[in-house]
Amino acid sequence: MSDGALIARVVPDVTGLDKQFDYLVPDAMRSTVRVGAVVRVPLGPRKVRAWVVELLSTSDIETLKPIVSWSGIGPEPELVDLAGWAAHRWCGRLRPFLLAASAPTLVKRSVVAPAAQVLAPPPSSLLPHGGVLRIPPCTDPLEAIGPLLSRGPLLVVHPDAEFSAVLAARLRGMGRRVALLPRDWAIAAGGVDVAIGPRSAVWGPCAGLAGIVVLDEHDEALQDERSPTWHARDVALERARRAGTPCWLVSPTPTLEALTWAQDRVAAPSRVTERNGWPFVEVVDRNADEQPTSSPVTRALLDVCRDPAQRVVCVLNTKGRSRRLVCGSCKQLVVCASCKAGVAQRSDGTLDCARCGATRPALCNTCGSTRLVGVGVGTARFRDELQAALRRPVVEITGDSTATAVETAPGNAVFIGTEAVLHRVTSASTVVFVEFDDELLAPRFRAAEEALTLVIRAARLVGLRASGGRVLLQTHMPRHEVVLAAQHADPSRLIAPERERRSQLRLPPVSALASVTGTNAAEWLHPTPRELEVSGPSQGTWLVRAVNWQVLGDGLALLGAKPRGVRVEVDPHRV
DNA sequence: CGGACAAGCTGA
DNA sequence: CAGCTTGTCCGG
Repeated sequence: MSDGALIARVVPDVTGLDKQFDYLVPDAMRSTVRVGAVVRVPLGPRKVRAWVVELLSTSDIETLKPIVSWSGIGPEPELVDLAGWAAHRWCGRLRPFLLAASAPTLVKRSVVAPAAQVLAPPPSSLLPHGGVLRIPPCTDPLEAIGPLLSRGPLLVVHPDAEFSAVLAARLRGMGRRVALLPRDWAIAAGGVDVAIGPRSAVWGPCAGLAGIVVLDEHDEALQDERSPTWHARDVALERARRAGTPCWLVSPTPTLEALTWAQDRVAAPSRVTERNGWPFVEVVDRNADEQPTSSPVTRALLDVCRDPAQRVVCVLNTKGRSRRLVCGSCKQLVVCASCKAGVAQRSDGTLDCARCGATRPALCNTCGSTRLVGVGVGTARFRDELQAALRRPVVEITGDSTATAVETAPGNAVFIGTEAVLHRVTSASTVVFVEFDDELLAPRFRAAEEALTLVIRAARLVGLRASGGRVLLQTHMPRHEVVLAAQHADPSRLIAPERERRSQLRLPPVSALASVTGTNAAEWLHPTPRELEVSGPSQGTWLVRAVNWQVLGDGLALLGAKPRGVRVEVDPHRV
């Protein structure tokens, strides 16, 4: 090897190939082949795209092939490092992260946007070192982040791509230099006031980064559902930490993860301001029914639907109805004694908790009666029942209904559907959660947060209480903290009980969790490093727990490369 | 991943 | 034993 040879370690852009290769950097490419650069390299019989992840002056192998060509600029070296951190954190490969951090099409050089004439807003003293910003659901997010713009280039992440585009256009209208990611990757790399985009934008370039904002931090769309299941919030926090810039997490109902990170750096509106930023939430206490199994078509529901001035949307989750048991004597809902999730009755009569796995005899929690009644109806029966009681049309919107199904429906129609209906219908004055208990009792450990997220989605559809926005929650558990939080427009009511629940069950953010599935899962997990605690399998899934993410990542790394039949989901959504 | 090559199966 | 499928390994 000649003295002074430059060697590039690269990650090929090839699915399923989790290896790095060394190549010689031809002298003519020394100025362009930098860490992060996109190059073409010979790999076996073919030539493939690859990212340079490291530059070395020596390599063990004497027979290196040279890089074929430089293709374009890629992520900054700091983002290549961040990709390495994320691959470790979510037990995944480097490629998906490098892909997210790269331009959608080849970029030869960054574009410098012309300076804009803007009046800088007064510097904000709001959470100068970052933190959690709680804002009511019907508040304009730009109002919240506007004051932060004076600090310099901001990277803004929103769970929804379409909404990001709307925010980008509005910021442009306010005279800001804006890059909408991933489309304007080259412009963001050149320097703008705001680089904004969906989940993947957290990997986007932002020259002179002065802060990161994550909007709607509670939204599960911020987490990739495919493996590696990275979460934009956590990437934002780590990126900001490494860059030494503040990070703000904005949400009407910040997650426990966000609050745990922020500690005392939480800004919440006054009680009055927060209340005014919510619709009116009415709780329909179904314990007042004569019969525990009586129809979900309640008096209150009919009253709303019979008011011709109301544009009504009914949400009914058809799934999970077997998990709802009501005591035949005292009419109380039967729930898991240890974790308060809904329970299902097995054929042998015992009660199973799908969330924490506890099993117990079929007895009412409250009065000890053995007479338990399963309740719940599907959308079809509900539709028929509601239609029979109403003079106006009842239109069911299903997962595969098209947008025209909503548009062509009669103007006075009552819409019903699963939670997807909240995305399909564009305007409503009242949203009714017909079986809100289905949400509260869902066998997922984030069920409570997710139930409140649904109310927030509904809140944004119906609007402020001052303009007539209304949400109806039909429940057997009117004292449940989610119900109370919604009713009082005070999501903070959820925090203490939720933290207590997570703590008791040792679920995130109290611990770090991963699920492992696949035919070779058991083999891969054995022998288990002492810092990992493995439980299961339950329905073919092993749960791996550690005290924190660092320890979990290190522990999983000790198990070595994942063989074919092993799938790891770090911070799994369903547990 | 995709090609190379080896080992196993089939039909005449 | 050619011709084809299936599996495993390797690439710098």
